[in-house]
Amino acid sequence: MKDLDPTIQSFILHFGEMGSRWGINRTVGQIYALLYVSEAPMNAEQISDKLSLSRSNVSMSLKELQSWRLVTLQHLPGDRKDYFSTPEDILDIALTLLEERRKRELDPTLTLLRQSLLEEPKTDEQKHAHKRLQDMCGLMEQVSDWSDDLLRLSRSDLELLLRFGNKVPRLLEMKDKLSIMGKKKGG
Amino acid sequence: MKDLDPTIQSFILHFGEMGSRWGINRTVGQIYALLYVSEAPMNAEQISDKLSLSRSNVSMSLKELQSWRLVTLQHLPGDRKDYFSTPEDILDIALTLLEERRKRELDPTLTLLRQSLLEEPKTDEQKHAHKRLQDMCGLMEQVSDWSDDLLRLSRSDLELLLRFGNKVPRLLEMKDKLSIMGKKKGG
DNA sequence: CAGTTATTTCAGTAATTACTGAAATTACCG
DNA sequence: CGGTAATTTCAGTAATTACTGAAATAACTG
Repeated sequence: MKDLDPTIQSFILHFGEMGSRWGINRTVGQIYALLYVSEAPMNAEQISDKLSLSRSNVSMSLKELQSWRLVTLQHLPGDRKDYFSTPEDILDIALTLLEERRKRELDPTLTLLRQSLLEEPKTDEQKHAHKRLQDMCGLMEQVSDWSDDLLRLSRSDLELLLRFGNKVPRLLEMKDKLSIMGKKKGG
Repeated sequence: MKDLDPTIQSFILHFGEMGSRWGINRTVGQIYALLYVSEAPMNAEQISDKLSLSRSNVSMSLKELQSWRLVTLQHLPGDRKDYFSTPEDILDIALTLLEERRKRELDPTLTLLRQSLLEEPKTDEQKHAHKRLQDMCGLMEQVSDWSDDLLRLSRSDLELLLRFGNKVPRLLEMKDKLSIMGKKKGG
């Protein structure tokens, strides 16, 4: 890891270590962190140089980051190399992460649950399991719908919602008094 | 995997496969799935028998699930073995998951970011990185605060909030008209 | 279209993580 | 206490995942 400011270096190392908890590997995490703090876009050679990784490893990791839509590719005038950077806006990044994680961590299970629930439970064991799967499916659908809504929100609404924080419960209290929304289930 | 209903079996296998995406391993995922659909609590021997896992592997995996607070230990009258089950309420489970994931996936990074931000940026490179870390830290704090609030919500408010789903944006629109909350930043 | 530069693929290897059986420990019981 | 039943630990091994260098492919250039 060459010529890196100590603070930046520890940030990169941290992302590498956290990678496994976030479902990416060390290299992918480090590359992301490097691109995230870098002012200018970087090409694969620069990355493999800075982080002392093989060129091929960098290539594969960048592919992985692209599959997460966490980095963008661009070209610099008069240069044939691919240059990579991360989106500017941290909210964009967070939403992308939300969407991708839902796609990878929630959707496959939701699909399986829906399919399993088509089976008619016969024995007591099956009936109990069926109920449990229903519970899980119901909650996952609500979470999934919620994240859909979040992803559709305008930038300003999103910022508002985030800033609200702990005031959301109070908003809920208002609901009764105002009955702006009907009594139907959301979804 | 003995004597298991095909639907239950595919649910268990699915959880095993998803495990790696969720930050747990196959065995841990399978054990959780088995306990989740089982009506009665199970002891380690029963689990290792059902899933064809070594007794020691089951022991370690149950420890892992306990560290996530996703299973509860209990004793049956006249039986010295430990029996395990999952909480009944799927919302409880989801909140536990939220809390534990925040603890493991967010908190360590937040700590590092806060510490890094104490450093005074000197060079241009440092200044840019500093700003990026600030952005990330700010968003993570908001997300962290949000999840705090969620965890503190009463059961009924939580159910309401979940059911709301896509109506949250509409709630936000109300805000201006009603100006119940002041103009200060939340947090 | 031959030469050059950049990227990707992939087989082999390194590193890490998961799993097992045996031994140690703990907890209970008379 | 000594004996038994249960759980945990841990060293060794298996399985998986990550990484590398070499070769293949693709993309441009004159």
